Amino acid sequence: MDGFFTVTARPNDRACARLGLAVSLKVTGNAVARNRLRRIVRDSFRLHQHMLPAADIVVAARPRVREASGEHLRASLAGLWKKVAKQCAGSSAS
RNA sequence: GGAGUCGGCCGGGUGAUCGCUGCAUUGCGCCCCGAAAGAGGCAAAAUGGAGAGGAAAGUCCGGGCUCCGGCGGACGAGGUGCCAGGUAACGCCUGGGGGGCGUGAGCCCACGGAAAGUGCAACAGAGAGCAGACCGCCCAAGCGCCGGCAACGGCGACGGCAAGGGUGAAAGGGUGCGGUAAGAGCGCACCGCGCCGGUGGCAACACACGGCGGCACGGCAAACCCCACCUGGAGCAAGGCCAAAUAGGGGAAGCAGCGGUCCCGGGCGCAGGCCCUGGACUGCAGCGCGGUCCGUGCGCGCUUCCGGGUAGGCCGCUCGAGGCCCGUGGUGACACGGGUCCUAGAGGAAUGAUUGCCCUCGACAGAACCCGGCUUACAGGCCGACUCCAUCU
Repeated sequence: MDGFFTVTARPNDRACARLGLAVSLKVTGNAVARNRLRRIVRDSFRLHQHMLPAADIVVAARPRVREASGEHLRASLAGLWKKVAKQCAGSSAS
Protein backbone atom coordinates (compact mmCIF):
# COMPACT_ATOMS: atom_id res chain seq x y z
CA MET A 1 0.00 0.00 0.00
CA ASP A 2 1.21 3.48 -0.80
CA GLY A 3 -0.43 6.87 -1.32
CA PHE A 4 -2.18 5.87 -4.51
CA PHE A 5 -3.11 2.20 -4.23
CA THR A 6 -3.88 -0.58 -1.82
CA VAL A 7 -2.73 -3.96 -3.14
CA THR A 8 -3.92 -7.28 -1.75
CA ALA A 9 -2.58 -10.60 -2.99
CA ARG A 10 -3.29 -14.27 -2.33
CA PRO A 11 -1.66 -17.28 -4.04
CA ASN A 12 -3.90 -19.18 -6.40
CA ASP A 13 -3.65 -22.63 -8.00
CA ARG A 14 -3.42 -21.29 -11.52
CA ALA A 15 -0.38 -21.02 -13.74
CA CYS A 16 -0.27 -17.24 -13.81
CA ALA A 17 -1.23 -14.12 -11.91
CA ARG A 18 -4.74 -12.73 -11.98
CA LEU A 19 -5.68 -9.05 -11.59
CA GLY A 20 -8.71 -7.57 -9.88
CA LEU A 21 -9.51 -3.86 -9.89
CA ALA A 22 -11.40 -1.71 -7.41
CA VAL A 23 -11.72 1.79 -8.79
CA SER A 24 -14.85 3.67 -7.80
CA LEU A 25 -16.36 6.80 -9.23
CA LYS A 26 -16.17 8.19 -5.75
CA VAL A 27 -12.38 8.08 -5.96
CA THR A 28 -11.88 9.26 -9.53
CA GLY A 29 -14.61 11.84 -9.93
CA ASN A 30 -15.94 10.95 -13.35
CA ALA A 31 -16.14 7.98 -15.68
CA VAL A 32 -13.40 9.12 -18.03
CA ALA A 33 -10.85 9.39 -15.25
CA ARG A 34 -11.98 6.01 -13.88
CA ASN A 35 -11.44 4.30 -17.23
CA ARG A 36 -8.04 5.93 -17.67
CA LEU A 37 -6.87 4.74 -14.28
CA ARG A 38 -8.04 1.19 -14.88
CA ARG A 39 -6.22 1.10 -18.21
CA ILE A 40 -3.01 2.34 -16.68
CA VAL A 41 -3.15 -0.28 -13.94
CA ARG A 42 -4.00 -3.05 -16.36
CA ASP A 43 -1.22 -2.08 -18.77
CA SER A 44 1.32 -1.92 -15.98
CA PHE A 45 0.15 -5.37 -14.85
CA ARG A 46 0.57 -6.67 -18.40
CA LEU A 47 4.11 -5.36 -18.62
CA HIS A 48 5.12 -6.80 -15.26
CA GLN A 49 3.24 -10.09 -15.19
CA HIS A 50 6.37 -12.08 -16.14
CA MET A 51 7.86 -11.30 -12.73
CA LEU A 52 4.71 -11.83 -10.70
CA PRO A 53 3.93 -15.09 -8.89
CA ALA A 54 0.79 -17.13 -9.45
CA ALA A 55 -1.54 -15.12 -7.28
CA ASP A 56 -4.80 -13.25 -7.26
CA ILE A 57 -3.95 -9.59 -6.92
CA VAL A 58 -6.50 -6.89 -6.16
CA VAL A 59 -5.56 -3.26 -6.74
CA ALA A 60 -7.76 -0.68 -5.05
CA ALA A 61 -7.44 3.02 -5.86
CA ARG A 62 -7.12 5.53 -3.05
CA PRO A 63 -8.37 9.15 -3.17
CA ARG A 64 -4.98 10.73 -3.89
CA VAL A 65 -4.75 9.20 -7.38
CA ARG A 66 -6.95 12.03 -8.55
CA GLU A 67 -4.09 14.53 -8.57
CA ALA A 68 -1.35 12.09 -9.63
CA SER A 69 0.28 12.09 -13.06
CA GLY A 70 0.63 8.99 -15.21
CA GLU A 71 4.35 8.87 -14.57
CA HIS A 72 3.90 8.80 -10.80
CA LEU A 73 1.24 6.11 -11.03
CA ARG A 74 3.44 3.84 -13.13
CA ALA A 75 6.37 4.24 -10.73
CA SER A 76 4.08 3.49 -7.80
CA LEU A 77 2.70 0.36 -9.44
CA ALA A 78 6.16 -0.95 -10.42
CA GLY A 79 7.18 -0.68 -6.77
CA LEU A 80 4.09 -2.48 -5.62
CA TRP A 81 4.56 -5.35 -8.06
CA LYS A 82 8.07 -5.90 -6.72
CA LYS A 83 6.77 -5.91 -3.16
CA VAL A 84 4.13 -8.49 -4.06
CA ALA A 85 6.68 -10.71 -5.76
CA LYS A 86 8.99 -10.51 -2.75
CA GLN A 87 6.29 -11.28 -0.18
CA CYS A 88 4.95 -14.23 -2.12
CA ALA A 89 8.41 -15.65 -2.56
CA GLY A 90 9.04 -15.38 1.20
CA SER A 91 5.83 -16.93 2.46
CA SER A 92 3.41 -18.96 0.47
CA ALA A 93 0.47 -17.17 2.10
CA SER A 94 0.05 -13.53 2.95
C1' G B 1 -11.46 49.01 -38.55
C1' G B 2 -14.41 48.70 -33.73
C1' A B 3 -18.80 46.87 -31.17
C1' G B 4 -22.66 43.37 -31.66
C1' U B 5 -26.78 39.74 -33.38
C1' C B 6 -28.22 35.12 -35.63
C1' G B 7 -27.25 30.38 -38.02
C1' G B 8 -23.98 26.27 -39.28
C1' C B 9 -19.42 23.41 -38.45
C1' C B 10 -14.83 21.48 -35.93
C1' G B 11 -13.40 19.55 -31.01
C1' G B 12 -5.17 18.41 -31.67
C1' G B 13 -2.44 16.23 -36.09
C1' U B 14 1.10 12.56 -37.79
C1' G B 15 4.60 8.24 -37.32
C1' A B 16 7.27 3.82 -34.44
C1' U B 17 7.01 -0.42 -30.83
C1' C B 18 3.98 -3.38 -27.44
C1' G B 19 -1.24 -4.55 -26.21
C1' C B 20 -7.29 -4.72 -26.07
C1' U B 21 -12.63 -5.94 -28.50
C1' G B 22 -15.71 -7.43 -32.65
C1' C B 23 -15.67 -8.63 -38.07
C1' A B 24 -13.67 -10.96 -42.87
C1' U B 25 -10.20 -14.56 -45.05
C1' U B 26 -6.73 -18.59 -44.23
C1' G B 27 -6.73 -22.02 -40.42
C1' C B 28 -2.61 -25.65 -36.26
C1' G B 29 -5.75 -28.42 -33.29
C1' C B 30 -10.31 -30.33 -31.17
C1' C B 31 -15.60 -31.78 -30.46
C1' C B 32 -19.97 -34.07 -32.41
C1' C B 33 -23.23 -37.10 -36.01
C1' G B 34 -22.17 -41.10 -39.32
C1' A B 35 -20.46 -47.78 -41.50
C1' A B 36 -18.27 -44.40 -44.90
C1' A B 37 -18.46 -40.25 -47.96
C1' G B 38 -19.38 -36.00 -45.74
C1' A B 39 -22.31 -32.19 -42.90
C1' G B 40 -22.11 -29.09 -38.44
C1' G B 41 -19.68 -26.64 -34.29
C1' C B 42 -15.45 -24.71 -31.21
C1' A B 43 -10.84 -22.60 -32.07
C1' A B 44 -4.58 -21.31 -31.24
C1' A B 45 -2.13 -18.33 -34.74
C1' A B 46 -1.50 -15.13 -39.07
C1' U B 47 -3.19 -11.29 -42.47
C1' G B 48 -6.60 -7.34 -43.64
C1' G B 49 -9.92 -3.75 -42.08
C1' A B 50 -12.99 -1.21 -38.10
C1' G B 51 -13.42 0.59 -33.09
C1' A B 52 -17.03 6.54 -28.09
C1' G B 53 -19.61 12.09 -28.10
C1' G B 54 -21.39 16.98 -29.47
C1' A B 55 -23.02 16.71 -25.60
C1' A B 56 -21.99 9.58 -25.15
C1' A B 57 -24.06 13.48 -19.42
C1' G B 58 -28.79 14.95 -16.53
C1' U B 59 -32.70 10.99 -17.17
C1' C B 60 -36.77 16.02 -17.94
C1' C B 61 -40.39 14.96 -22.18
C1' G B 62 -41.90 12.11 -26.80
C1' G B 63 -41.81 7.62 -29.86
C1' G B 64 -40.15 2.63 -31.73
C1' C B 65 -39.55 -2.36 -29.73
C1' U B 66 -41.02 -6.25 -25.90
C1' C B 67 -44.22 -8.47 -22.25
C1' C B 68 -48.77 -7.94 -19.32
C1' G B 69 -53.78 -5.90 -19.32
C1' G B 70 -57.87 -4.24 -22.25
C1' C B 71 -66.02 -4.68 -25.16
C1' G B 72 -67.54 0.12 -24.13
C1' G B 73 -68.43 4.06 -20.80
C1' A B 74 -68.19 7.14 -16.24
C1' C B 75 -65.31 9.09 -12.30
C1' G B 76 -60.51 10.01 -10.58
C1' A B 77 -55.24 11.18 -11.29
C1' G B 78 -51.35 13.39 -14.15
C1' G B 79 -49.97 16.55 -18.14
C1' U B 80 -50.47 20.43 -21.97
C1' G B 81 -52.50 25.64 -22.63
C1' C B 82 -52.50 32.48 -28.21
C1' C B 83 -53.29 30.54 -33.66
C1' A B 84 -51.84 27.63 -37.91
C1' G B 85 -48.53 24.17 -39.79
C1' G B 86 -44.42 20.25 -39.47
C1' U B 87 -43.70 15.38 -37.33
C1' A B 88 -43.99 8.55 -35.74
C1' A B 89 -44.81 11.69 -31.52
C1' C B 90 -43.75 15.65 -28.11
C1' G B 91 -43.67 19.90 -23.15
C1' C B 92 -39.87 19.97 -29.71
C1' C B 93 -39.41 22.81 -34.36
C1' U B 94 -41.26 26.46 -38.15
C1' G B 95 -44.34 30.53 -39.59
C1' G B 96 -47.89 34.03 -37.82
C1' G B 97 -50.60 37.11 -33.87
C1' G B 98 -50.37 39.82 -29.09
C1' G B 99 -47.32 42.03 -25.06
C1' G B 100 -42.39 43.71 -23.32
C1' C B 101 -36.91 45.16 -24.09
C1' G B 102 -33.15 47.18 -27.50
C1' U B 103 -30.88 53.04 -31.85
C1' G B 104 -30.76 48.37 -34.68
C1' A B 105 -29.76 43.22 -36.49
C1' G B 106 -32.56 40.81 -32.96
C1' C B 107 -34.03 38.93 -28.04
C1' C B 108 -37.66 37.56 -24.06
C1' C B 109 -42.88 35.86 -22.49
C1' A B 110 -47.03 28.85 -18.70
C1' C B 111 -49.68 34.15 -23.55
C1' G B 112 -57.06 29.99 -22.36
C1' G B 113 -61.05 31.67 -18.65
C1' A B 114 -61.33 36.55 -13.08
C1' A B 115 -69.42 39.92 -15.58
C1' A B 116 -69.65 29.99 -12.42
C1' G B 117 -68.13 29.90 -7.61
C1' U B 118 -64.59 29.75 -3.28
C1' G B 119 -60.29 32.31 -1.79
C1' C B 120 -55.59 35.66 -1.24
C1' A B 121 -53.06 40.71 -0.66
C1' A B 122 -47.49 41.90 4.42
C1' C B 123 -46.21 47.04 5.59
C1' A B 124 -47.95 51.86 4.87
C1' G B 125 -52.42 54.45 4.46
C1' A B 126 -58.39 58.17 5.99
C1' G B 127 -59.73 54.39 2.60
C1' A B 128 -57.98 47.79 -0.67
C1' G B 129 -63.15 45.19 -3.12
C1' C B 130 -70.71 46.93 -0.78
C1' A B 131 -64.19 51.97 -1.77
C1' G B 132 -62.73 56.16 1.08
C1' A B 133 -61.81 61.62 3.32
C1' C B 134 -55.99 62.59 6.90
C1' C B 135 -54.12 67.30 4.95
C1' G B 136 -56.90 70.14 1.60
C1' C B 137 -60.85 73.02 -1.34
C1' C B 138 -65.98 75.42 -0.81
C1' C B 139 -69.95 78.11 1.83
C1' A B 140 -74.76 78.09 -3.54
C1' A B 141 -78.98 75.73 -0.95
C1' G B 142 -80.45 73.68 4.01
C1' C B 143 -78.55 73.86 9.17
C1' G B 144 -75.82 76.25 13.49
C1' C B 145 -73.57 80.74 15.54
C1' C B 146 -72.75 86.23 15.20
C1' G B 147 -74.55 91.06 13.18
C1' G B 148 -78.97 93.27 11.11
C1' C B 149 -86.12 95.47 11.46
C1' A B 150 -85.38 93.01 6.83
C1' A B 151 -83.03 91.96 2.22
C1' C B 152 -78.55 90.31 3.37
C1' G B 153 -73.33 90.00 5.20
C1' G B 154 -69.60 87.19 7.99
C1' C B 155 -67.91 82.64 10.29
C1' G B 156 -68.40 77.28 10.63
C1' A B 157 -69.08 71.64 10.42
C1' C B 158 -72.38 67.47 12.51
C1' G B 159 -72.83 70.25 5.49
C1' G B 160 -70.80 69.90 0.20
C1' C B 161 -66.40 68.15 -2.98
C1' A B 162 -62.72 64.55 -4.62
C1' A B 163 -59.34 68.77 -8.36
C1' G B 164 -54.32 69.18 -5.56
C1' G B 165 -51.00 66.89 -1.54
C1' G B 166 -49.73 62.44 1.06
C1' U B 167 -49.55 56.41 1.57
C1' G B 168 -48.95 52.18 -1.43
C1' A B 169 -47.12 47.10 -5.98
C1' A B 170 -52.10 48.79 -6.89
C1' A B 171 -56.49 54.49 -4.94
C1' G B 172 -62.26 52.95 -9.81
C1' G B 173 -59.54 56.24 -17.35
C1' G B 174 -56.12 60.57 -19.86
C1' U B 175 -55.67 65.71 -22.04
C1' G B 176 -58.23 70.17 -22.99
C1' C B 177 -62.50 73.32 -22.88
C1' G B 178 -67.07 74.36 -20.73
C1' G B 179 -69.25 74.21 -16.09
C1' U B 180 -69.38 75.25 -10.55
C1' A B 181 -69.68 77.82 -4.18
C1' A B 182 -65.80 74.30 -4.75
C1' G B 183 -65.76 70.26 -7.81
C1' A B 184 -66.75 65.89 -10.52
C1' G B 185 -67.88 62.07 -17.47
C1' C B 186 -71.63 66.63 -14.77
C1' G B 187 -71.49 68.11 -20.31
C1' C B 188 -68.57 68.36 -24.95
C1' A B 189 -64.14 67.24 -28.32
C1' C B 190 -60.03 64.00 -29.14
C1' C B 191 -57.50 59.61 -27.25
C1' G B 192 -58.47 55.12 -24.48
C1' C B 193 -62.18 51.20 -22.86
C1' G B 194 -66.52 47.80 -23.31
C1' C B 195 -70.53 45.71 -26.34
C1' C B 196 -72.91 44.93 -31.25
C1' G B 197 -72.20 44.92 -36.44
C1' G B 198 -69.05 45.30 -40.89
C1' U B 199 -64.40 44.43 -43.55
C1' G B 200 -59.62 41.59 -44.01
C1' G B 201 -57.47 36.87 -42.39
C1' C B 202 -58.00 29.26 -42.35
C1' A B 203 -57.25 31.22 -37.40
C1' A B 204 -55.00 33.86 -33.27
C1' C B 205 -56.12 38.75 -34.32
C1' A B 206 -56.31 43.52 -36.80
C1' C B 207 -58.98 48.05 -38.63
C1' A B 208 -57.68 56.57 -38.68
C1' C B 209 -64.92 51.48 -40.72
C1' G B 210 -70.22 52.22 -38.56
C1' G B 211 -73.45 52.22 -34.29
C1' C B 212 -74.43 52.04 -29.03
C1' G B 213 -72.74 52.80 -23.79
C1' G B 214 -70.17 57.98 -19.83
C1' C B 215 -67.34 54.09 -18.62
C1' A B 216 -66.02 49.72 -15.47
C1' C B 217 -66.03 43.80 -15.60
C1' G B 218 -58.81 46.40 -10.52
C1' G B 219 -54.82 42.29 -9.67
C1' C B 220 -53.50 37.01 -8.58
C1' A B 221 -55.64 30.82 -11.89
C1' A B 222 -46.60 28.24 -11.39
C1' A B 223 -54.31 29.56 -5.28
C1' C B 224 -58.45 26.03 -5.48
C1' C B 225 -61.22 25.90 -9.70
C1' C B 226 -63.69 26.07 -14.85
C1' C B 227 -63.00 24.97 -20.11
C1' A B 228 -60.52 22.40 -24.27
C1' C B 229 -57.18 18.63 -25.69
C1' C B 230 -53.80 14.36 -24.50
C1' U B 231 -52.47 9.93 -21.51
C1' G B 232 -53.53 1.68 -19.89
C1' G B 233 -49.08 -0.51 -16.92
C1' A B 234 -44.10 -1.95 -16.77
C1' G B 235 -39.39 -1.81 -18.91
C1' C B 236 -33.58 -4.84 -22.68
C1' A B 237 -32.29 -7.08 -15.38
C1' A B 238 -38.09 -6.02 -21.43
C1' G B 239 -38.66 -10.60 -23.69
C1' G B 240 -37.35 -15.31 -26.25
C1' C B 241 -34.38 -19.95 -27.09
C1' C B 242 -30.85 -23.93 -25.47
C1' A B 243 -29.79 -26.09 -20.93
C1' A B 244 -25.61 -29.03 -16.56
C1' A B 245 -24.46 -30.74 -11.51
C1' U B 246 -27.67 -31.07 -7.40
C1' A B 247 -32.33 -30.98 -4.98
C1' G B 248 -37.51 -31.86 -5.26
C1' G B 249 -43.95 -35.12 -1.19
C1' G B 250 -43.94 -32.00 -9.87
C1' G B 251 -46.07 -35.71 -13.62
C1' A B 252 -46.39 -40.58 -16.36
C1' A B 253 -45.39 -45.82 -17.20
C1' G B 254 -43.61 -50.60 -15.58
C1' C B 255 -42.25 -53.75 -11.50
C1' A B 256 -42.55 -54.45 -6.21
C1' G B 257 -44.80 -53.61 -1.01
C1' C B 258 -48.86 -52.82 2.50
C1' G B 259 -54.17 -52.13 2.93
C1' G B 260 -59.66 -51.89 1.51
C1' U B 261 -64.14 -53.62 -1.38
C1' C B 262 -66.08 -57.32 -4.54
C1' C B 263 -65.76 -61.96 -7.29
C1' C B 264 -64.25 -67.31 -9.19
C1' G B 265 -62.26 -71.76 -7.01
C1' G B 266 -60.60 -74.73 -2.82
C1' G B 267 -60.11 -76.11 2.56
C1' C B 268 -62.02 -76.07 7.88
C1' G B 269 -66.47 -75.39 10.90
C1' C B 270 -73.37 -77.04 13.01
C1' A B 271 -73.17 -71.74 12.33
C1' G B 272 -71.41 -66.47 12.69
C1' G B 273 -66.97 -66.88 10.36
C1' C B 274 -61.62 -68.09 9.36
C1' C B 275 -57.57 -69.58 5.95
C1' C B 276 -55.21 -70.29 0.86
C1' U B 277 -54.45 -69.51 -4.76
C1' G B 278 -55.99 -66.14 -8.45
C1' G B 279 -58.64 -61.89 -10.67
C1' A B 280 -61.08 -56.76 -11.04
C1' C B 281 -61.39 -51.92 -9.02
C1' U B 282 -59.10 -48.70 -5.68
C1' G B 283 -56.11 -46.17 -1.66
C1' C B 284 -51.19 -45.11 0.37
C1' A B 285 -47.32 -41.28 4.00
C1' G B 286 -46.47 -41.95 8.01
C1' C B 287 -45.56 -45.29 12.20
C1' G B 288 -42.84 -46.45 16.74
C1' C B 289 -39.92 -45.20 21.69
C1' G B 290 -41.29 -41.33 25.18
C1' G B 291 -46.05 -38.17 30.30
C1' U B 292 -44.69 -33.79 26.97
C1' C B 293 -41.02 -30.85 24.15
C1' C B 294 -36.25 -31.74 22.42
C1' G B 295 -34.28 -36.05 20.66
C1' U B 296 -34.07 -40.77 18.35
C1' G B 297 -35.31 -45.53 15.37
C1' C B 298 -37.83 -47.57 11.06
C1' G B 299 -40.39 -46.40 6.68
C1' C B 300 -42.02 -43.19 2.70
C1' G B 301 -39.64 -48.40 -2.60
C1' C B 302 -36.85 -49.45 -7.44
C1' U B 303 -36.18 -48.47 -12.76
C1' U B 304 -37.12 -45.59 -17.02
C1' C B 305 -39.11 -41.37 -19.27
C1' C B 306 -41.26 -36.38 -19.30
C1' G B 307 -42.06 -31.31 -17.63
C1' G B 308 -40.82 -26.86 -14.84
C1' G B 309 -36.47 -24.48 -13.23
C1' U B 310 -31.02 -22.66 -11.31
C1' A B 311 -25.78 -21.93 -12.86
C1' G B 312 -24.03 -21.21 -17.67
C1' G B 313 -24.58 -20.15 -22.95
C1' C B 314 -27.14 -17.93 -27.25
C1' C B 315 -30.61 -14.43 -29.44
C1' G B 316 -32.69 -9.56 -28.73
C1' C B 317 -27.89 -6.14 -30.62
C1' U B 318 -27.49 -2.73 -34.40
C1' C B 319 -29.54 -1.08 -41.68
C1' G B 320 -31.83 3.01 -39.01
C1' A B 321 -38.48 7.72 -38.51
C1' G B 322 -29.95 6.30 -40.99
C1' G B 323 -25.72 9.64 -43.13
C1' C B 324 -24.04 12.42 -47.52
C1' C B 325 -24.98 14.66 -52.54
C1' C B 326 -28.45 16.43 -56.26
C1' G B 327 -33.35 17.77 -57.97
C1' U B 328 -38.62 19.30 -57.12
C1' G B 329 -42.50 21.68 -53.91
C1' G B 330 -42.87 25.06 -49.69
C1' U B 331 -41.61 31.91 -46.64
C1' G B 332 -39.99 27.91 -43.34
C1' A B 333 -39.95 23.54 -40.08
C1' C B 334 -40.25 19.72 -43.59
C1' A B 335 -41.97 16.45 -47.51
C1' C B 336 -41.25 13.75 -52.07
C1' G B 337 -37.99 11.66 -55.93
C1' G B 338 -33.10 9.98 -57.66
C1' G B 339 -28.06 8.60 -56.64
C1' U B 340 -24.49 6.94 -53.21
C1' C B 341 -22.34 5.00 -48.45
C1' C B 342 -22.39 1.12 -44.28
C1' U B 343 -20.01 4.12 -39.85
C1' A B 344 -18.62 0.60 -32.17
C1' G B 345 -21.67 -3.40 -30.46
C1' A B 346 -18.76 -4.45 -25.07
C1' G B 347 -20.97 -7.55 -21.17
C1' G B 348 -17.30 -6.52 -13.94
C1' A B 349 -17.85 -3.92 -19.36
C1' A B 350 -12.93 -3.26 -25.47
C1' U B 351 -9.88 2.71 -27.79
C1' G B 352 -4.54 2.02 -23.78
C1' A B 353 0.93 2.33 -22.64
C1' U B 354 5.93 4.02 -24.04
C1' U B 355 8.06 7.33 -27.40
C1' G B 356 9.60 10.84 -31.95
C1' C B 357 8.06 15.27 -34.64
C1' C B 358 4.63 19.54 -35.48
C1' C B 359 1.02 23.31 -34.00
C1' U B 360 -2.77 27.75 -32.16
C1' C B 361 -0.12 23.36 -26.38
C1' G B 362 -5.59 20.67 -26.37
C1' A B 363 -11.91 22.27 -22.63
C1' C B 364 -16.25 19.54 -21.04
C1' A B 365 -16.18 14.68 -20.86
C1' G B 366 -16.83 7.52 -21.94
C1' A B 367 -21.68 4.14 -25.97
C1' A B 368 -24.68 -0.10 -22.70
C1' C B 369 -31.77 -1.76 -26.89
C1' C B 370 -32.50 2.21 -30.60
C1' C B 371 -34.24 6.97 -32.30
C1' G B 372 -36.46 12.57 -31.96
C1' G B 373 -36.03 16.69 -28.59
C1' C B 374 -35.03 19.69 -24.22
C1' U B 375 -31.61 21.11 -20.40
C1' U B 376 -26.83 21.47 -18.41
C1' A B 377 -20.99 21.45 -19.05
C1' C B 378 -17.23 23.18 -22.54
C1' A B 379 -10.11 25.45 -24.02
C1' G B 380 -9.88 27.14 -28.53
C1' G B 381 -11.03 27.75 -33.67
C1' C B 382 -13.51 28.08 -38.71
C1' C B 383 -17.51 29.61 -42.20
C1' G B 384 -21.87 32.40 -43.73
C1' A B 385 -25.74 36.22 -43.22
C1' C B 386 -27.05 40.70 -40.90
C1' U B 387 -26.98 45.38 -37.57
C1' C B 388 -24.87 49.86 -35.32
C1' C B 389 -20.67 53.31 -35.01
C1' A B 390 -16.28 55.44 -37.16
C1' U B 391 -13.39 56.23 -41.57
C1' C B 392 -11.74 56.29 -46.95
C1' U B 393 -13.10 56.80 -52.24
